[in-house]
Amino acid sequence: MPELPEVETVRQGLARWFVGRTIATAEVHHPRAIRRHLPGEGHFAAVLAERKILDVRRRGKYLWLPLDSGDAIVAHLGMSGQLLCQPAEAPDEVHLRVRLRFADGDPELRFVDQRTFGGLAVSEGGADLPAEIAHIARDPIDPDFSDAGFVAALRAKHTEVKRALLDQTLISGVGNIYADEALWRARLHGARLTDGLTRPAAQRLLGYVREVLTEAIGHGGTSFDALYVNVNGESGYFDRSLNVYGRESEPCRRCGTPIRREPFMNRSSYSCPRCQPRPRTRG
DNA sequence: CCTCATTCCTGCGGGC
DNA sequence: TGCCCGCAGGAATGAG
Repeated sequence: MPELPEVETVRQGLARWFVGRTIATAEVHHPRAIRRHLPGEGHFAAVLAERKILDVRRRGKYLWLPLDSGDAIVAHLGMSGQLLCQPAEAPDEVHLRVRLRFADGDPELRFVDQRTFGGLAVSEGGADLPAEIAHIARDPIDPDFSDAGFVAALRAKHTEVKRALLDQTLISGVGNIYADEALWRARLHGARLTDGLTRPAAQRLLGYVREVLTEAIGHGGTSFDALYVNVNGESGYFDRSLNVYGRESEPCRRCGTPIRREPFMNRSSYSCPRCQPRPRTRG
């Protein structure tokens, strides 16, 4: 499940293989993959032809590729999206959605996405920061992220702390896996209320979020199967370092208490019943 | 303005 | 053996 560390790993791979190269053609194999590009397939292909990729940038889980036209390709991997660096002779993947061929030949860039939650779009004039993702907050790895601003905004909200961590307009890049891991490190249950956190507690939590994301980047991200891979099709190995996510009934690595799984927003939350007691009031 | 439930999608695996 | 159903989940959307 691509969260910030996985997307950052992909960004680094894309930068290595595609910066400075000129797109020859763009092929759309599935319309849903560019549903956020409102002008449609023909326009998508037309504005990308003969454009040079200048950089690969990231905010949270979004990537964008500034072009020499001043536009940018915006990409989100969703649940199962992959951006792959492939030789032209490699057989098409079953879920190949978009292919970019380059003027200088191999390798080509393929967007492959089984569940089609992800997609690509061209942002007009979006090279600096696409307007489509301007509402996404900076992520905690961004040097311009404001710790004090985050702490204040978090405590100003009236919601559960895990919901807040998943709110990409408050802090970006955190998904279900890293939210659970950061809350475990902070010894906080995700149902704790944001306006009940002290300033130091909020700052500590942010520190753990940043810590777990940074460690995961160092491991090339997390993967449970072959669905998430870097541009070379390789899986990360941070999953070996997870302390709670996916570890229901296994012993907490701090206290040995079996990890519990609870329903949360049509998915699951994992936590230690002893290290992270449920708040007394409210769900 | 704010919070929160719903919806999109497909493959896998458990249960019967 | 094969079918059905639950589950995985990021973010846009609309309801309240």
